[in-house]
Amino acid sequence: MLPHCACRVYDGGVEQKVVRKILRVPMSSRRDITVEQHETDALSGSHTLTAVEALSSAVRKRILSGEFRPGEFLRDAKMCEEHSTSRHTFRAAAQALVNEGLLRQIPNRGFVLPDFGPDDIVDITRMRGAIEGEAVRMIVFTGLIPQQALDAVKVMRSSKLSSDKSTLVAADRDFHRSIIDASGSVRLRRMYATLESEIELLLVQRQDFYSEPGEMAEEHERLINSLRNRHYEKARAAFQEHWTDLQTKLLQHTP
Amino acid sequence: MLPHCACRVYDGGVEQKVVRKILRVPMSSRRDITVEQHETDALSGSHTLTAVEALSSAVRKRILSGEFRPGEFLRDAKMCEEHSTSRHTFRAAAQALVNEGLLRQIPNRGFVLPDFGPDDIVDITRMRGAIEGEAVRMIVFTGLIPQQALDAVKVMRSSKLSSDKSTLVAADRDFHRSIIDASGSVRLRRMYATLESEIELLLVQRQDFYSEPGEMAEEHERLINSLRNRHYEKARAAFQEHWTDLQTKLLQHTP
DNA sequence: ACTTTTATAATTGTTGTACAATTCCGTTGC
DNA sequence: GCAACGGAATTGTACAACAATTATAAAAGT
Repeated sequence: MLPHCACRVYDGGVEQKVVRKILRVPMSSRRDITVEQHETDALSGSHTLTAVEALSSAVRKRILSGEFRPGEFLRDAKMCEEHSTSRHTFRAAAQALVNEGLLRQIPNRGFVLPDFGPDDIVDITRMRGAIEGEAVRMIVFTGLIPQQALDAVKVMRSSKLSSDKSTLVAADRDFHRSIIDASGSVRLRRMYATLESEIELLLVQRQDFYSEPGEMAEEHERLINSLRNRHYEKARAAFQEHWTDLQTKLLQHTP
Repeated sequence: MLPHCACRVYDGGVEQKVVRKILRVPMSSRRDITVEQHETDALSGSHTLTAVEALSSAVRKRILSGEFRPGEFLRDAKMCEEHSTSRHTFRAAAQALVNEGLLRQIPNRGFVLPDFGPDDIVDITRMRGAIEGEAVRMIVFTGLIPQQALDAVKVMRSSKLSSDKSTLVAADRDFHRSIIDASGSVRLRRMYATLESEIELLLVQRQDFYSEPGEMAEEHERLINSLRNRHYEKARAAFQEHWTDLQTKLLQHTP
């Protein structure tokens, strides 16, 4: 094991007095500021990374890269060594991923990669309908189409068939995430985040198939148009079809 | 600090060989059985309690009893002493409660009771509409009204005004929880669980007001009837009114 | 040969302790 | 009054140890 300080993850830890200077804020009121600040960015996450947060991000990446097979256990001895952290930190990080749906915890057996069955695919799609459907309702109500969604479609449209698949994956993710963000609901966003993770893991486990760029762009343009028309039932139906399409594809790819 | 063994929470830990005998299962296939079993009851929670689970339950109770004020910090030194556990265990338990919405974690400041503002009340209500609305859709579709919901209404109906308030609170909770359960979606249930916690905490923080039993029974009977008619839009509207009523009451009680 | 028992090893869950980093809080100085 | 300083309190992390459970493999029984 490395010496004490080499393991530390803290890097940009700003000292208190410096912060005080930067913010130009009197001593007395500083406490309230930090509280408020942290309460707001509890989800936007702009504070200096905790070791647990850094680790859970790292493990999340490994999981979503498809490094582990469904049903595989994440042995904490191995994990701790690979990320050079303590077991407690790993367990905290893993627990966070459990709440995200990327891991399951089995008492006395450890953390294991979920093995999604057809039921899960249906369940996730249904859940997505409830969550994203609410966001769609809000957008239809306000009439404000998020710029990021339009940008994502542009990316799809300008992508060649030969272009990197990850670009398309990211565009699709950005599109739907912007729909959720537009709802302005922190809880909607939080809940969708877990769904998004699960869906991404599903795609990875199921060989990450994706439609051809042109088709994909067309499909999402249709969704945008359904939002523009500001008719909730129709918009909802359009999105529903989109979700169900994915569900069908996923179910067909079931081993 | 108490001696080692006095702190242990393990109590009903069944020995492996005994289990094997009870289940009458050959050695070779046992592994698969436990895995499946745990995968299914990951949410129903029928395994022997972990120290972390026991602790988080205990702390959840304390929080929902209104013992702590909004904005109050749960100092881990105090908590560990009061529950005679290690700091690691407390932190794991607290993190679980963070994911449930009953606590917030502020880096380097600890775990704090959330202080819900009007925005949160609106957000929670909206979220509830999305989640419970989906369950309502499913019930309308299948036409199966959960027995527990009917039982809960009976309890409300037979309650006197003088009866214990907690009975009514429980009945209301059971009613809505059974609606969710009837959807048969594990994810819907998991997400509703956090909402339920937040709502319960809100009610506690806002003095736990509740309607008069008769009125409450009537209101829920109306909901049941809307489900019986099997018209989604109307049922959804009925439930929406119910949720909005609560929202209004909560907003009025804002300090 | 197949299952059951037994013993042993590997892994998880929990605790205690130590320490670095950060935040809190009272004091001093201006 | 407000800013800067310094010690005390608190959190975050690491390391080590051990109890409890599970996994694995060898021995025994049928």
